[in-house]
Amino acid sequence: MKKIALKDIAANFGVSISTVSKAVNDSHEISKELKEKIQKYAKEHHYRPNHVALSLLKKNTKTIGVIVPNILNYFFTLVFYGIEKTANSRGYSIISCISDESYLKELKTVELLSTGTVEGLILSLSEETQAKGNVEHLQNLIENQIPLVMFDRVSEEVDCDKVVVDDFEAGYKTTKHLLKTGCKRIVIVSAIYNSSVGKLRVDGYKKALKENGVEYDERLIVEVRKNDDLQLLISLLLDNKEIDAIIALDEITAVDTLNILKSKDIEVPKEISIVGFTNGRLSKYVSPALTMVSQHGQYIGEQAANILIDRIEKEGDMPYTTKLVKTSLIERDSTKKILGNSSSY
Amino acid sequence: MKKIALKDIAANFGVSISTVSKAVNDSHEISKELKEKIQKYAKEHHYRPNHVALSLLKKNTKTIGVIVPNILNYFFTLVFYGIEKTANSRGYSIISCISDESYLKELKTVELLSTGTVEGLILSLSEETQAKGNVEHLQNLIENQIPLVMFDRVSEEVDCDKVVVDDFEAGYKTTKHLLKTGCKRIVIVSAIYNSSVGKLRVDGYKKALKENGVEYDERLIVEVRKNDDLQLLISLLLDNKEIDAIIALDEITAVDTLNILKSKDIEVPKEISIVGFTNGRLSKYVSPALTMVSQHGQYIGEQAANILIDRIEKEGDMPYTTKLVKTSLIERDSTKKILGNSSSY
DNA sequence: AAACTTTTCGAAAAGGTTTTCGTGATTTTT
DNA sequence: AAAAATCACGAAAACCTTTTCGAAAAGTTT
Repeated sequence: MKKIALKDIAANFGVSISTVSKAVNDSHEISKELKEKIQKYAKEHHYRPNHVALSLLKKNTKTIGVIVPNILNYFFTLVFYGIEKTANSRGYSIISCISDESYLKELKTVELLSTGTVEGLILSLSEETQAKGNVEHLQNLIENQIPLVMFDRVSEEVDCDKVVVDDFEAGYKTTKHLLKTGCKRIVIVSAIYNSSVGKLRVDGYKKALKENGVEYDERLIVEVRKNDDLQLLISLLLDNKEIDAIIALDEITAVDTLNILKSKDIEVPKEISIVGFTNGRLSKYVSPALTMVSQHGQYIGEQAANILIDRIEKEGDMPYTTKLVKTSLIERDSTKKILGNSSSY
Repeated sequence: MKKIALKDIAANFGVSISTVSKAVNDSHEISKELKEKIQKYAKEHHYRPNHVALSLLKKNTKTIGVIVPNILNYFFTLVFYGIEKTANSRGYSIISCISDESYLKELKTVELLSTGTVEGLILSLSEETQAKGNVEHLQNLIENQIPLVMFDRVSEEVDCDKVVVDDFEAGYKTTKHLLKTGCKRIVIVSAIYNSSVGKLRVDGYKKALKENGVEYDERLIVEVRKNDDLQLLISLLLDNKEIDAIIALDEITAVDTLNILKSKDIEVPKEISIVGFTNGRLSKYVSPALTMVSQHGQYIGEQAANILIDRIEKEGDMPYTTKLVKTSLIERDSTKKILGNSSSY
């Protein structure tokens, strides 16, 4: 039983295609008897209108594209989940691509999808794209009137809707919290030295230091590259700088750091506090459980999908918006408690 | 600058659509001068052939559908990653859906995609579908000649290609390993009481016990339901049954179990060994690091994608195959070492 | 100069669907 | 009985593209 089309049903009953189309759509224009015959036949043969033909006709595919740099990163998984959930509830399918942090794959995918396949695109920049700063492919998208929502790793140079974590505030808030618990020499360990995200967090960090009269020391910002030995970097750090807190800009680095400190018999948080970014699956289960900054990935995905679909469906052009999503500090056992009044901030 | 079609270019130059089509495709049928003019104009206006129209014409969408029950589960994320990677390298896009363990969503998605959108489908059954045992929607797929590859959570009643973990062997191998390290009273903690997967692992477990002359005790198989208190279950277990090993059928349960034992000051693995299924991101980072069964999720995804695309592209019908993927036991510190000769098995 | 070949382009079909409009045929109204 | 309205269906366009075939024009060979 091959896939069946209106044509086939029409041939079977010796009627026209239009008649069959109307019959299966239960139009009043077709007589009751004929409709029933055709509908019965259609059901028996599992007739379903061809989606591609419909897309071409209606000029909408009810599909949106999603490009994430790395699905194995829990944050992106969460965002993806959020996107899928709300897109689906609003009647859209999603066609998804993993750029794998590669500029070329991102480019190819954008080009592929911008040919009528999807009605809009949700994207977070690949690492390589961020490093290169080449966003022409996205600007073309805008020129071609294809709605685009960027999230998390966004570019100033692309004029579109954006959903970003308030990383500046997160850096500020986290640092302030550590200062309040009595820490003064706070290290930032970053594996995302290229990203806007990383820079914002450091800026927030600086602001908090300044506000509290702590001098900024460049040497406390350490950048971990792909094949660097974290163990070595941390050892060097511990040697002379008398640090009392470490902020890790991703979860794995946070956990690795914790394990390195433990292996050196450094007590956490008594001697050194640790805060990590991205509240993933690890932090809760290590001991001591890590205090983390949650970025609300699923919520970000939901927002991005809603904004995109709104733009797809609304007539006329609304101004582009940038949605700042605040982070939450999830206190666990790798940081000291704030004494006295528990003022919220 | 709206999206531009061949028609628009044709109108601009006062030539026919066919001519423009040939020109942009660099056909020898068109004179050099005209081709250059048209190509220049096309490039300037970012012309790209409409993918939907092409799909309709060529009767192929170069798209496959992927339905996973739960993307937040690391195993499925890995499979998904594997699928995306190989599908992409073979020129296919993937349209992905998360059934969220719901029968209805799985059904709706299958129906939606089986209307010409995708050329084939890769699917792992939702929990609810497995519990209900209702796989009619998948049988319809086969009837309609739409290639289907099921993985991990498969159904006997659906005649299609399959890629499954050798869960029987995994249960057998794991149990045998524990027995060799001297354990005798081995508990299985399962949160997937409905799945074929869970049953197979228990069967393998039984076989290993039998082979080694250890009596099977039904009370050592504990099923954890959604709102059950694992802490309580484990406490009850510890009370009278003198257990010396626990096999947890998912990673979270393994880590939770570890933490519960630690909170009771039970030494792992000295007093009780732990082995978990699914080698995810947690196991490596807890202490002691957990011995886990790796299912090679990415590999499974790659296999599934290759099998599907092979079937899509090959003419004629090949017989359906079921690919059994063996697991690997990744020994860490939550199990005792085997003394003497390190025989592989 | 006639016959043939090559060049250059257009018409039309095909893919599947919906929808508008038209046309007979039947039924209802005057 | 004539006029009007309703009914039941078909033809054709539209969505966009590629490709086959046909044809006119230009060029080349005898």
